[in-house]
Amino acid sequence: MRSRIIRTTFFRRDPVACARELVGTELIWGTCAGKIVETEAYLAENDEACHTFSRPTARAFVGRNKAGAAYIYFSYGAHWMLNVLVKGASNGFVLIRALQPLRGIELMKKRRGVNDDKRLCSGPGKLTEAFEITNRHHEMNLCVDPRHCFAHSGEDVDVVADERIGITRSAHHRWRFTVRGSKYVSVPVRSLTRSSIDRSSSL
DNA sequence: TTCGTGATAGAG
DNA sequence: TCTATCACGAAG
Repeated sequence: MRSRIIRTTFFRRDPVACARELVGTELIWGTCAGKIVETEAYLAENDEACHTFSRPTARAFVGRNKAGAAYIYFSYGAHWMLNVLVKGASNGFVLIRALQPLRGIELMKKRRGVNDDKRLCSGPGKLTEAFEITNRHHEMNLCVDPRHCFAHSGEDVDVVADERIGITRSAHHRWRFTVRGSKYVSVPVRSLTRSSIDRSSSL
């Protein structure tokens, strides 16, 4: 059987395209796995929300690592965030924001102290807790070890683009991608309100 | 809506 | 040393 593991070449493209296409694939981590239902793209250049904008360590990380490396950082004194390094025509990261749990669900419930499947991995800090992802995985190559990798699912998904959330700078880019209608996302996609129509049409 | 939490970076 | 700033989540 042909391996479903997503190889390095996948991450040698535009980070925004990568973020969109990672939606619907699987994240495999030890005995746990989940379908990626939400991602966000961050660009290493001209994107004030990206860590490379204000963190020398992030810029060094990009220079030092290959596409497909894990960029993991600690946020708000409580949560680990999982990103993948993308190095194509432009460099950047894809933040993994939410998963639909597929395997290892009992273990996830135990780690999270939560019973509702929909709340196990519905946020970037939640999924790292459910999968026990920490800084010990920082800089790990996610394209070689079948126990820590992304995998093609063969499933066709309907992807929606929307504005990134939880940031203040460069917030207008529609670089958040979700599975249309998924109940496993962190925050529901904004409905097309009057103000959002006005804003997108005035871009 | 508010608040805890700690790493990081830049200013003084 | 001090301070601001978070790509968050849970409780209220």
